[in-house]
Amino acid sequence: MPELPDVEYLRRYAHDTALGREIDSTSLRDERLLRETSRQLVARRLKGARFDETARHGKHLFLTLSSGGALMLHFGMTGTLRFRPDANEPDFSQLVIRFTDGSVLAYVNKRMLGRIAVVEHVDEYVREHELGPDALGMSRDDLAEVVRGGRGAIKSTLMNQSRIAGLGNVYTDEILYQCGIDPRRPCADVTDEEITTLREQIESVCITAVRCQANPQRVPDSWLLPRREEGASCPGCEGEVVKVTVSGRSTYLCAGCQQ
DNA sequence: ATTCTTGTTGAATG
DNA sequence: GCATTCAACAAGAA
Repeated sequence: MPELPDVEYLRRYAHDTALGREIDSTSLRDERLLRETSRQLVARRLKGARFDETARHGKHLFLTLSSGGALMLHFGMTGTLRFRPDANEPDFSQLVIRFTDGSVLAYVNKRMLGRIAVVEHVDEYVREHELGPDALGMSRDDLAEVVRGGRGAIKSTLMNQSRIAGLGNVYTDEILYQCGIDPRRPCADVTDEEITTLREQIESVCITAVRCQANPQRVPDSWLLPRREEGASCPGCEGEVVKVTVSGRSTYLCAGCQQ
């Protein structure tokens, strides 16, 4: 689930809970989550440091270290963070960060799809991993460049992290639903007016979702998000939600509302 | 038991 | 050479 709104929520969560505490020790359950960092480096770089800032780019979260560099967390499909004032470690904790005051921040992930790394510079990481501009805060011209540069379906282009970072399967469907655009339409068919609407809805959907704590149950009634199943009633008309496949991903839409 | 899945990657394809 | 699509990945849920 962790797309831009989820990760932004986790960023604020980490900001409000974990900043300023001295790190006593860490334990990493499974090295498969590491790519460019060794187990030893994680332990060595975190011990004795404090997290002093948080940053997010797309679906990547960065907790910057007072000693330099940052801890990068990517949540895959099932990852999340849990802060515990006591030392209780949640199930499926893949990385446990113990602070000297007895509290704990845990990176929890049931599956092994996810990434943990220690990075030297956030912008360097973003460049090396070819992440496009963050979906929040793009100008209309930036977005027009993305859409005009896309060859396939509009949904595929919006989900391409190297063009625009942060949108995943669920929120891309929501944004296109709010725009009245069929996700299967080729980028070339998207009009200038629709690009303007698209930019507004990317902002609006993401900001609203963060405000709802990225919780599907708190989202506005006018959203498709809680009705991602075949035959569900469309919140905007009398029609039914249908499921199709767009570049291999399950896609939900209302054919009546989306042209 | 089998199929499905919210993300990314590298190979295959156009 | 480039952009796009697909299978693979992991493992729980339906």
